[in-house]
Order: sequence, then structure tokens, then C-alpha cells
Amino acid sequence: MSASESIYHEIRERISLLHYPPGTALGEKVLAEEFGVSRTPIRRVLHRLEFEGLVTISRGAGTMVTGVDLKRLKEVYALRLKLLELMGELAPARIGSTEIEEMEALHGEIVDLGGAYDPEGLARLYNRFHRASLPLIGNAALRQFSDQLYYQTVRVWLQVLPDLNWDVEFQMIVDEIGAVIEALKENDVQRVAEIRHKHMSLLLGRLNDYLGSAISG
Amino acid sequence: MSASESIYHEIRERISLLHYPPGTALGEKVLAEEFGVSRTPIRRVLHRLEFEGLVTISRGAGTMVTGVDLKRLKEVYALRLKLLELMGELAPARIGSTEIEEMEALHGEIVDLGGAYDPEGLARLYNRFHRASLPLIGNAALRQFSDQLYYQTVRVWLQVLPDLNWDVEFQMIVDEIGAVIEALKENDVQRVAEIRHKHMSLLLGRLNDYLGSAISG
DNA sequence: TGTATACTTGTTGTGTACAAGAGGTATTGT
DNA sequence: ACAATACCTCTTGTACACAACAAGTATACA
Repeated sequence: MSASESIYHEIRERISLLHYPPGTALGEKVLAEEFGVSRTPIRRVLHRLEFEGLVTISRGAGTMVTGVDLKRLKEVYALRLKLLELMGELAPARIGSTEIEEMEALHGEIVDLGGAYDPEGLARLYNRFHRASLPLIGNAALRQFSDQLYYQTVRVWLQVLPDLNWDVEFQMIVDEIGAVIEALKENDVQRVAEIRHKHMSLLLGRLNDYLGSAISG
Repeated sequence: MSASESIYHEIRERISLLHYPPGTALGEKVLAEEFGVSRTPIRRVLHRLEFEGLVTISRGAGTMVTGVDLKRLKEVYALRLKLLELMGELAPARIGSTEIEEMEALHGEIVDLGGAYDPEGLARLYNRFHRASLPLIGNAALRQFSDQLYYQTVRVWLQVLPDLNWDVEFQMIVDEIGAVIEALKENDVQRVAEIRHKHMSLLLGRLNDYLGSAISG
């Protein structure tokens, strides 16, 4: 992986884990010094992140991590649900043993946590689950879009996670990964898509409940 | 629109109209001189085009316009068809009079051609039709993806257009735009999506016929 | 005291020189 | 004649200096 690429992944991870919460100013100079390169490769990374909707760049003013308004959030989730249906319909990829192993490793690590309260740790593991799921999407364009949309919404979930029922959220993820592993062992990508669709749908419901009550009271 | 932005649109248009056919080398220096800027903004544009899959950049070797292999073509068309269904289902946008007027202008211009053989002219008009259609997609993320996928496939159609039945292709586009205008006048975005879906599906059939015969004989 | 204005500071955008790398060509040795 | 090698030229990547611009701050004036 090129240096540029790893810088991109690092910054994207920081945004998704709220190390750079919405509104954070990302100075090119500061980042350049931290990563030990000049502004040039940093600028390339930031422009890509802008294209993907994670930061906004304004000349003279600076670069800021974007927030996610409710309208956008609903749009992206609606689209992600539909894309999950497509994941099952369009040319499902073959399942390699690598993916299953990574998933089982993840499942083990999560169970080892034993439900201990650690939002960032859980988010980190879920990011890995996302990465391990991507190869299951056979359609390359669909895979790219799914990846892009994922990073526009995880941080919202992580943001409200402290106000949700931790035990429920934790168990849901354990269940999701466990069910996905079962489906993978039977080479059933279609069912993987259905499982993820169901869980995302449930999560959306919980988010709606919370956001609704947060607005009204 | 910023200078960078217009350069991006210009190069993308050239790729879609086959002024830069697949395999063309795009030198940063040459482009910089043509547009009267330094390599810096050109590089930003080329990297965006690479991200969108229209060029490949390799250090030391150069930047080349990508080709579209059959697998990728089928994937993208399959996805585009699905996204069209979503266009109808997900938050259809309101229809402004501007869009209808642009569409009617387009329809007029095409009819004025009177079926005269002009593949590039037709492609140019179809690009405008695409641009005029975009605002009808209410979901911002879906709009972005649709735009991106469109430019990965138009040039394939334009490439084989000389080998297809010109009168059929011409008439199909006239019909499509005409039908879309009718639907727009009745504020029926859902029907617009259905019309475009039907026409894309038909086009895909004609492409398959041609590509099949081109392979076998 | 309030307000308009100039300025100071910090940011991103651009231009340019140089480094790193790829690929073809000439050259040289056998 | 042929093959290996050095090199020559072109490409993209990086670093850095400077321009363009935004925003807050101090200052001068009414």
C-alpha cells in the first residue's frame, strides 16, 4: 500500500471513530508534519475525503470534518438498505476461507470483551467487520459505493451510542456477526445480505426512536 | 464554477465523446499548457477521474484513459438498472419548470436533426439529457452514484453505435425523451424512472445482441 | 461609545524545481 | 549476430515558496 493510501485510511478511521468529531479543523500543515510528508500528498487525501463527503474544504478558511444532518442521514440509510438487497441479487462473490476466518476472529474478540462498556472498541471492531464483508460484494461498483456510504453513517451511530442501551447494541452486533458466519459457512451470500439488512433495519428503528425522543424532549 | 471544476467537466466530456478513446495517454504537462494552468490543478482533476474509474495513473509510466471490459460493463449496467428503480422509490424530487424546458429544448434539437447520421452529436445531446435528469433524483448520494456510473458506460454505447442500426438508436432516444417529458408534465417521477428503466433495458438487449454476434463472428 | 476600516494571522490554491521511476534505445562486449 | 547493460528521455510524485483569500483583531474616527 502506498504512503498516501495509508494516510487516507488513517484519517478516515479517525473521522469514523470521532477522534476528529464533526466540526474539527484539519490543517494541511499540521497533518503534513504529523505524517512526516509535505502538504502535497496530504492535499490529495483531503480532496478525496471531500469528494466522499467526509470533509469540506474552503479556500482561506480551512478544512472541516462534516456533520451529518438528519435529512442526509435518512437518505444514506435508505440507500444503504437498498444496496444491501442488491448485494444479494447482483452477482454474489465466491466466499473464501480468509473472510470466514477474519469474521470468526472478530466474533471471538467481541465475545472476549464480555459486554464491557467500550464504544470506540466496538466501533473499531465493527469497522473491521465492514471491511471483512466488502469482498462478499461481487459487483465492484456496488462495493465501492457501499464502502463510501458506510463511512458516512458509522460515526453517527457511534455518536449516539452512549445514549442508547449498551447491552442491546453490543448483543445486536454479536448476533449479527454470528449469524453472518453461519451463513458464510453454508456459502449463502444471499442470506448474509438478508441478515445485514435485517440488522440495519432494526438499528435504524432504534436510531429513529432515540432521535425522535431527543427532538421532542 | 471554479476553474478546476470546468477543466474536470471538459476532460470528462472528452472521454465520454471518445475524443480521448480508451488507451489515450493524458500527459499532465500537455493538459496544463492547453488549459493555461500549472500541473497542480490538472493533477487534482486527473486523480478525481482515476477515483471515478475513467483513467489510470501509474507513476513513471503515465496516465491513460481506461477501457471497459465486458464484465465491468455488465456489472455497471446491472447496477444502473437497479438504481433507476430506486430513483422512483426513494424520495423523488419535485419537478421544476426548468427541467421540463431543458428537456423540451433537447427534444426539439434532436428532432431538428431529422435522423441525420451524427453519433457524436447524438451522444452530446444524450449527455445533456442525462444532466437534465439528475435533478429529478431526490436522494443526493444516489444522484452522485448515478452520475458516476453514467460516464462509465456512455462511451461504450458511442463506441459501438456505428455498428448498430442508426435509425433505431436515434428513434429510441427521441421516444425516450418524449415520453419523459410527458411524464414530467404530470409530475410523475416514478413513471420517468420506469421509462428510463425500460429504455435502458432495451438498449442493453441490443448491446448484448451486437456484442454476442461480434464475439461469435 | 459605536462603527467602519485597515491590518495581522492563518488557511488553502498555484507554480515550479527537483526526485523517483518506467520504458525504449543505443552501445558495448562476447 | 545477439544479448546484456548503461543511459537517455519521458512520465508522475514530492517539496517548497509564494499568491489568493477569509476571518478575527486592533485601531482610528465620528
